[in-house]
Amino acid sequence: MSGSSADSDTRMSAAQHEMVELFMHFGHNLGLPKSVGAIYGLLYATAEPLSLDAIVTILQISKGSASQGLRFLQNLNAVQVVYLPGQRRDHFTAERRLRKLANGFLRERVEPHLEHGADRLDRIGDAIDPDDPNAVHLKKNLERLRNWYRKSRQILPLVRNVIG
Amino acid sequence: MSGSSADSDTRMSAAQHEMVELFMHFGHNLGLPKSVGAIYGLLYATAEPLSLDAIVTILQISKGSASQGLRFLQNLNAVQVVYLPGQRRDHFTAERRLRKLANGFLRERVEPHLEHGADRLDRIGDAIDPDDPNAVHLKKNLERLRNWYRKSRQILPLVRNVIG
DNA sequence: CAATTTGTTCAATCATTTTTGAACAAATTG
DNA sequence: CAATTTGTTCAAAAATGATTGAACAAATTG
Repeated sequence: MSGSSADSDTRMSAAQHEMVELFMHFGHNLGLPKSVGAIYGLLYATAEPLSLDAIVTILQISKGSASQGLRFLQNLNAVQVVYLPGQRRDHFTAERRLRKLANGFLRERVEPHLEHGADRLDRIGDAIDPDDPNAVHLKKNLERLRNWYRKSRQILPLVRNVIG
Repeated sequence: MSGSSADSDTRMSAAQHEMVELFMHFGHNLGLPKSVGAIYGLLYATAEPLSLDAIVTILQISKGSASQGLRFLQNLNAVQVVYLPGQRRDHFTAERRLRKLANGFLRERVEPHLEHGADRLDRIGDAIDPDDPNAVHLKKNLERLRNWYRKSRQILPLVRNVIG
């Protein structure tokens, strides 16, 4: 009813397939589930927004996976909902601007860990027993770690600058 | 025979324990197995080089895990072997210079994926069917992806510069 | 060179994470 | 408002990835 050629709604072209695999592998690198990479890859390689149902059919994954994966991608600002007039279903499209994508990723997946790490460093400091013969060594290397955190924080704006 | 206090060979101090956990979590972020983070954390928090056997005893992990984890860390240049005179066993010590660590990580875990990704992009280009109505869209976005790769390559030297 | 120590390998096991799918709730339609 | 469509949730199943430990090889010792 909606597609132009017979099965443009149910099958990927070879190039789309390659894109799906590219993003699956890339996502896997970053510790994301395969389904998330696949969904993003498909949307990236498709001009028109796709419904959840189309994604399920084309990628042959379960509705549950698709639903969770899409939510995840929306939280990252990697996918947007497009409301098509007269269409009941939500449709989804990939955010293709690297700046937006990287920002989402840094905000959701990198910064929280940096925060958390800084807290942990404080906890280590508190846990050093002054009587421990190792105390001097521990203090010195804790300082060194704080330095690492300082540097990783410096890198963030730099990255934003290059990709902006 | 070698330790000074009763069980300095078999137990961690509270601070050491916190360090182990810090690196376990951090490593997990980067997609490394827990055991790898734990080993590095222990070595980081310990002034003297430790033998494989000491690591097994203190962390309570299997010899196999320790052996594999140490090899992995050596490949990353995150751990070095120290040959102690008169000691038969290998002893291991943590590389604590961020520059060396980050270089190892970039070289072993980041750059190969970038290479591989570039190859994939070429494959996608080859897979685009000129008759596909989507071809224009695919070509445009493939170009965009090449741009991403270009930018991520720019980031590497920048990172090296900040941490150097 | 036999006995012992040390470290590696890898198949089997265990733990964690992801995916599935059926039950459900919410929204929409006629 | 009953029927249908759409999307979410979550317990169970499947898949993936890490760890174990026993068998092995290499090196060292007396």
